[in-house]
Amino acid sequence: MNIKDVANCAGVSISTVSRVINNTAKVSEDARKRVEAVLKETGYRPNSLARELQQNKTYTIGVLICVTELSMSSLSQSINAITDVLKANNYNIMLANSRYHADEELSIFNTFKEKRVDGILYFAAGFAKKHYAMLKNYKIPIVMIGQKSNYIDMPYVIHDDFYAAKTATEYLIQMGHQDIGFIGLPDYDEAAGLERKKGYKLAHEMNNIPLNPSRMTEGDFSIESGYEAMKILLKNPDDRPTAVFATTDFMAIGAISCANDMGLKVPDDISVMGFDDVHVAAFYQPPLTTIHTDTHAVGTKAAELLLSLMDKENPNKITKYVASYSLMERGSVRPLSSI
Amino acid sequence: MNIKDVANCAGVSISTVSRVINNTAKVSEDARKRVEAVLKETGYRPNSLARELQQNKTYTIGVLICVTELSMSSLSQSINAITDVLKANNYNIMLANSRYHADEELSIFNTFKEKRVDGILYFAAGFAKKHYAMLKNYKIPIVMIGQKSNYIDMPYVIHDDFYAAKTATEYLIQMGHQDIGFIGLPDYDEAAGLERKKGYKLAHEMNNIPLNPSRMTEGDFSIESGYEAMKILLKNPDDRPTAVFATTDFMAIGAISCANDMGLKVPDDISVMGFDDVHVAAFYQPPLTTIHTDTHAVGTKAAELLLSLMDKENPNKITKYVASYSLMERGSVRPLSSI
DNA sequence: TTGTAGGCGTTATCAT
DNA sequence: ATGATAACGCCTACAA
Repeated sequence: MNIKDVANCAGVSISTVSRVINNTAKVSEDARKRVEAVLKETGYRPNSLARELQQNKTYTIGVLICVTELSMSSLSQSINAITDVLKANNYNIMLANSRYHADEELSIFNTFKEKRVDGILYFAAGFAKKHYAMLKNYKIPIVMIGQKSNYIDMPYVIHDDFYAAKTATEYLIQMGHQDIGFIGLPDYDEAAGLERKKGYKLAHEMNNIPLNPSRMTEGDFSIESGYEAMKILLKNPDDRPTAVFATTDFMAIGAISCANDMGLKVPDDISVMGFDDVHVAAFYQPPLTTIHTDTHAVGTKAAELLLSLMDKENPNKITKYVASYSLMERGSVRPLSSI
Repeated sequence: MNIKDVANCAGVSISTVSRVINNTAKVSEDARKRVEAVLKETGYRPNSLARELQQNKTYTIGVLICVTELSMSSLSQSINAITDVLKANNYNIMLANSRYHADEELSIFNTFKEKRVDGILYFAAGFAKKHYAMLKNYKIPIVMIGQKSNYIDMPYVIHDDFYAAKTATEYLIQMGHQDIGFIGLPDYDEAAGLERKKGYKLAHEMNNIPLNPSRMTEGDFSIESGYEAMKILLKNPDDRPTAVFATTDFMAIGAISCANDMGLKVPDDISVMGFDDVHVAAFYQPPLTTIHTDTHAVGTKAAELLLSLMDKENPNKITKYVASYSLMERGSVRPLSSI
């Protein structure tokens, strides 16, 4: 069933059918009625491929994420926001997940190019030279989310992971903690891994607290990994940190769970600070003290930014946006009484 | 930049270029080299739209979800599994969210048709007559996930929400509870809403426990809604249930949080049972006793089923799959000592 | 107001 | 082994 069939059934030319469908020109009442009748009866839907091919516009946005477990990340909220903005502007979403594999990512960028998506929302994590070679001549508008690139100037929407992590660490210091364990993420995740680690380090430096490498552990976003990292930090009963900064709430939850299993109460025996402010954070026992990041705003801004980038009529474009964050004081951190 | 340009640059015909790209026929060593050089140099990527138009096949699967908040649902894991299976088979994903609006859903089905997706994964929730009218002549293969339809025979992959909820309720009864509060979901969500409620009711009936309407409340998936529902159930200090069955873990978490705020310990003062076994469940305080559903398997099965449905060579098709579930005894339910 | 015909970028079918 | 050419289904001048 194509436009030609519809035209035949209605006894008009394909142009007339097209005009009825797209309201692109005057059509006589009589012809319009006949066409609409056929349309209704047959349930005909125009073939987007043909239309998009001829108009060179797909009304599709590629969304590239790179996570191992969607439910373990705070992406869901951003994606939710994105679907809203794009839907409101009649765009569709093509979703792809690279799972942290750089090669996979490049292949996805190729697919997006072949599919002729109109724009790309790129939840980056680890922007390598490989990417640079591929993307420097990439014609499709891209907005990076969650990370900026040192190799290439590209519009982005990010959290201030560095300062937020510094703020979190300084908060612990202000609360009297000098021996602060760290549960980080691999460096190949530049934002959540590298930047937050840097923030932790700088806070120490600026407060003249020497960094203790044995206090720095690493997880992989999962609750379990937070649990295991905490195990290491608590291994020696005579030499334990008084506080722990876990760079994601889920790892913080794992850490607290581990502390409990080892007979330690949070925050009485040890303080734990998270990062993200996921939904459960406020309802955990104890309620998690954490950094609240505005993931919803990030999704919304990124989608809006991309849309404006794609709009050739509009030359004034904001191309960088850093989302706000705030520290949520709840129940998992307590001041260290200086004895 | 199109295939013609490449042909010109390489000094061959477009047919030859096509043959090189698709490895579809013999090409002389000489010509192949020249074409490949141009391909590499220009970074040319064939236009999928043109190819798909001509082959009438898009290698794209539409995934339709209907949630208000992606992060509050257990969908993420299924989607993760789906992306894996489809990626392994070279399919792309077009993601759309109806947010429980039936009209929106119909519009999405139309979009999928226009976009000529090869198949659809449909996370249904509330299949209405409207849908029936639209889908009975819908030519694209669809697999429903999480719900089956009473109106139309359609392949599906589901959890056994009814029996699982019955099992959960009966477990509470076996533990000596006779007064069991209920935090459900709206009936328009047939699986998570209606079916789980039915299971709760049947368990009562079969154990000759009268149903108390004032014990039945309703949430909306969110933690907050679980908290509010629990508030109602605990309103009267002289008339409280001894256990509560919350039909999602997140609502259970909200409920426990509320109990804590009202000075009640779980499970000592009141037992709480969840449903889903989300990641945090095992690490909550207390660890949640809940129904574990195999969301990953559901995603995998659904994708595989759809793929086999789309394969016209293969006539033997399984079209229904009910995923396994299990009861996870953890720490939020305790036996009621019969005094 | 309506219809004809060319073109969007491919692949596939023919000849050569 | 290679190249011309007709589809695929639509939109859009242009002509009538």
